[in-house]
Amino acid sequence: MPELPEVETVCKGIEPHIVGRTIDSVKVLTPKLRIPVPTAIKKLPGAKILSVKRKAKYILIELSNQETLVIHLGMSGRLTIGNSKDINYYHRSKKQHKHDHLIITLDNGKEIVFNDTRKFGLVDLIDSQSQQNYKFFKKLGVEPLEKSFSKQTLKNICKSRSKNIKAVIMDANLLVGVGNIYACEALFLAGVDPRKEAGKLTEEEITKLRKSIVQTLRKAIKAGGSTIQDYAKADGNAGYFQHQFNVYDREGKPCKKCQCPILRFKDNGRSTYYCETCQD
DNA sequence: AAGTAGTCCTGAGTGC
DNA sequence: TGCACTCAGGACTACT
Repeated sequence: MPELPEVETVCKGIEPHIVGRTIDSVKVLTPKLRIPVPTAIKKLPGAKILSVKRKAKYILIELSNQETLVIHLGMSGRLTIGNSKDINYYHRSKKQHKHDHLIITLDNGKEIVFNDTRKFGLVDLIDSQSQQNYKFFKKLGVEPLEKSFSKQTLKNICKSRSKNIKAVIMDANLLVGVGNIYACEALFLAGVDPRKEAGKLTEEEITKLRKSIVQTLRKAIKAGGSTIQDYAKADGNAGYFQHQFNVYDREGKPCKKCQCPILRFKDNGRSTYYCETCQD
């Protein structure tokens, strides 16, 4: 389940393989994902890849034809680089190929493969110049890894909000990139109760939480992105951060700080894991 | 404006 | 072994 660190890792992972290359062919295997894959995508052969960037959890592949390919991995999406000369890649099992939705072949024979079991992902093509006006970018909140994510910014986000703090930091219209896993982890690290009303956080809690969000995300990026089961690094190898969670998916297991059992409750259909003793 | 519920999808896990 | 059911989850839309 890709969150910001995973998306960042994918971008960094594919960048050296694709920047500077020219698109040879585009194969759309599944025309209907979260939104229909634009038909104009078939006109991309001949375009050169200029850069790979991340915006929130979106992957932006900027092309020489003034267009940008936008990819969101949704819940279960992967973006892998396959090499037509690599026997192991071509001998992937049928099961592994089953949810390939888009294959972009480059002039060096490498393939960018978008695979997404649950089809929550998105592939779109937008005008590079008017990116800011793209419907999915208009309402995006603050980037947690940019300087603009100051203590004051988080304070403003929380100010007079009655929703619980976890729901607030997970709201992409307020703060981007923090999904369920890292929200749980960051709140644990900050010692803040996930159920607490956002508007009632103290100065100290805001300070700690801002720091722990940044720390949690940076640590995960450094580790190459975390994984439960859906995520694989851009080169197709499984990620390796999954066993380092303090609270996520650890219901009933002892808290790593105080040994009390980790608790779980459901909030808006999302599981929230926390330690009652360490987070109050 | 802010908050909440429903929706999309498929594989894994669980209970009988 | 197999069937039926529940769950996971980002982020949208539609509703209160």
